[in-house]
Amino acid sequence: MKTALVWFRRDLRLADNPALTAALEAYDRVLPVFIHAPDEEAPWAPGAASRWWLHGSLESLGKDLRSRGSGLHIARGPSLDALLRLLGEHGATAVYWNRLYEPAITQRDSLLKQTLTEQGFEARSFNAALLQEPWEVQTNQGQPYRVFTPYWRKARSQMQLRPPLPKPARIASRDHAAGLPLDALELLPARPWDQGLHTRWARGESAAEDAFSEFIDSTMSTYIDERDRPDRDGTSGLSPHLHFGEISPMRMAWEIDERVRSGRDAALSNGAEGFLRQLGWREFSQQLLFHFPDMPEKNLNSRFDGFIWADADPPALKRWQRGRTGIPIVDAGMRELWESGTMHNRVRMLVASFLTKNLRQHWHLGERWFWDTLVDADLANNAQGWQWTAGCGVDASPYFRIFNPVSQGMKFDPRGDYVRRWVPELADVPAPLIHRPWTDGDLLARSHYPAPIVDLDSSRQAALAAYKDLRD
DNA sequence: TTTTGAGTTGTTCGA
DNA sequence: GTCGAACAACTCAAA
Repeated sequence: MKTALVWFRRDLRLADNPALTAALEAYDRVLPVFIHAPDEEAPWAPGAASRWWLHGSLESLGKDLRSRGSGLHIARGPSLDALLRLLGEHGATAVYWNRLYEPAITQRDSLLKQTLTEQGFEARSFNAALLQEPWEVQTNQGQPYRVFTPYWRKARSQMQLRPPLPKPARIASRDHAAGLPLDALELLPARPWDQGLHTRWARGESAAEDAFSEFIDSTMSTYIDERDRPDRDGTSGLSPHLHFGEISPMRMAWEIDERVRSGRDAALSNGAEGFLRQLGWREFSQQLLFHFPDMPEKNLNSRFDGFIWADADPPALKRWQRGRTGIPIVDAGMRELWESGTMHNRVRMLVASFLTKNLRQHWHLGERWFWDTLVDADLANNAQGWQWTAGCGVDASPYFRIFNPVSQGMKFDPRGDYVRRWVPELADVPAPLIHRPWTDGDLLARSHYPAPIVDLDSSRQAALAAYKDLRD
């Protein structure tokens, strides 16, 4: 009897899982394993919201595996030690896994692969997380792309879709009972702050599949018009599912393509293209991080190394974090984040612009906060997004692009429904004033909502001046 | 090698 | 209210 370990990481699913399928084809029995080793991802060990999600996702995967005659063996790192121990204990001769692309992880994995191979084990890795891997999309000069549009043109033109691998019906397995109980990983918060997360999210593969069906069936045809509207359910809500690999992007692209072909509907097809483009951004960011591993820490555009940020302002930072800046749409977003572990994409840009440009606090501060509070926290997306907003990315927002949260609010949340939902103090404020309640002093006093932490006009001017200095 | 066209998401001002 | 221009200059990527 030949046995292989299948090492689950951020591919917490049974469908379209290349490592799992390959191991089942090549071996008589498999042992599904998860190894908890946050230290190995330092300094970007998963944040609190991300750990919360991981707990639910692992629970769900364990259940799905058990229903197929197997189970998930949970262990603690170091990863190599745990793998070697399990190989020995179960007389296994191989480890199969799906690749990740963050610098700390690729470094660990290649070392680990080398060691396993030297010791006579078979070590094989697969692509399960991306439509195309970071080295597969190159300029004609063989360089990585730094600008999204040409990247996407190239990626789109050479993209090969394939049908998703089916979920294995039965998984012939080694006994897995000796593993740790999931609770031993202590992924859940000590203080129960996670009620809002439970309300908003269902975790695990079948929840991901439900969310995807819902998107394809009812959201995709209006995606182009609605995805920018925080007051509507116009986005897919799939980012945390994608981050943890509860559903594969290849399967999504394949099924979307099938639906578009059968539909022959322009709105549907536009929505599909728009959504694929967002998947493209995800891959673009992964690719940037792979080729520029300093991206979470260092300005991609080194000229920004000389930029003068405002002095650190902990009270202002705190008010930003807790949604007490006095700018309604910024506070709505920050409270949505705190309570539900997510924030609408457009509002992410607004709060980031506000922190880095109006408050001129370093983008690292926002990056860290998002890292700890987002259930979809993803090293590549997060770093890329913050650098883009701050203007220090290579393909970045021009310095003079400073979002005005009032006009953005009126444009994308015209009735103020989004603000009212997350900032109950403003529930009774009529639409014309809801994005600038400070312009009516009596109303502001009655509402017990704070006055703005900065003047939007003058802070904008100051930011423009600071960026102009950098240029000169 | 040189040239050329283009670059996620905006705001303000003045006609 | 609507529209175009200015806000800058630079770098990327392909021809």
